[in-house]
Amino acid sequence: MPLRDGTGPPWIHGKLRGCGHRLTIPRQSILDVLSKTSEHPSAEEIYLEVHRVYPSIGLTTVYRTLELLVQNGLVFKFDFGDGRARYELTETQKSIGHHHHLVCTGCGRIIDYTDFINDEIELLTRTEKGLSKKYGFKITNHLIQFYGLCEKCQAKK
Amino acid sequence: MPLRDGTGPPWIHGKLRGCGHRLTIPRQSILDVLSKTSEHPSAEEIYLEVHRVYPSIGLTTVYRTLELLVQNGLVFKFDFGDGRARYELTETQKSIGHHHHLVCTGCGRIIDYTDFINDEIELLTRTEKGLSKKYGFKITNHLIQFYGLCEKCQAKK
DNA sequence: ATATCTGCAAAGACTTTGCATGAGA
DNA sequence: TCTCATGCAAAGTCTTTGCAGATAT
Repeated sequence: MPLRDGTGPPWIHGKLRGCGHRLTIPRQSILDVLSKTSEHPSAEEIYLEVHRVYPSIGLTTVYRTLELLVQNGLVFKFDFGDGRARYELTETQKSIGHHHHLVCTGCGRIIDYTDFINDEIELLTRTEKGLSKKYGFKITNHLIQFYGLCEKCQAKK
Repeated sequence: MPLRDGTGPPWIHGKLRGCGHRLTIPRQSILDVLSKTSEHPSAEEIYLEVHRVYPSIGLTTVYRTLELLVQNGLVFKFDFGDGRARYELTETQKSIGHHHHLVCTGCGRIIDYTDFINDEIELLTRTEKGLSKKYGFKITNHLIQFYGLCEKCQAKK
């Protein structure tokens, strides 16, 4: 099987290899899909995309790879309330840095926003520090999501 | 079947009735369980608890009731990453008002914290306003969670 | 009285596991 | 070479649905 044309995310390679994991075609391919989308694909959506290029790659491998990537901090796993997990690279070329999600509870549309992020970061940093001290937690991550109805869904009602 | 001894959450009744829903024993019983716990029980945990008092109440009804309560804003539904939904009354006698969650990714322990809430609320209000204006969303809810390792799980490593 | 609610059983949806084969370093 | 990774099929878990009988108002 030929390697893809080098458009994948090279910064990943070392990260995986460094943890003693092999860099296989399925893994590269899955990372490739993730690095090229601005959506928040589910395991099955990733599978379908990967499958178009390498039909031999199975859904199981996608699940296993995503789990691996999450464990190694390369990918975030989200729950937007539609019954399936959704995934996103932790580092994206496009939106370098932090963003949070705005979820429409009507149609499931998800908007990444980076507005107000600076204020949020500032507060989060402070809160993390405080929580660490008070509860003895070593905080590794946080999640902020807003829920509501997008314009279209408001109109429908 | 006798009604429970009046220790349930009477403030709920009107809310449900007002929306045209009947106030049945299973519903009261489920609300009762929710109002008496400070945990974040899953559907099955609620079922087990309810089942001890009314063995005839089934798991299906618990799911259906929880869905109803979530739809009517009486209950929040959370995902803490352990593969099952967890539920919490929106109004609790004990912790009146807002709180967020601190989740241990090692053992799944969840801590409700109310520290720093004032700052958070202030920021959230501002952010909600801004997001509404920019994206046309009618924001109804938000979610903030911190993830990390609790002291015990840090020690294990 | 009657529209709503419930319980059971079965199905559905997403995800994980077992095991033999195949592939990276 | 030899451990790690993969694919398939099957199983596992949580949740939803269909339908006949029961219940609240």
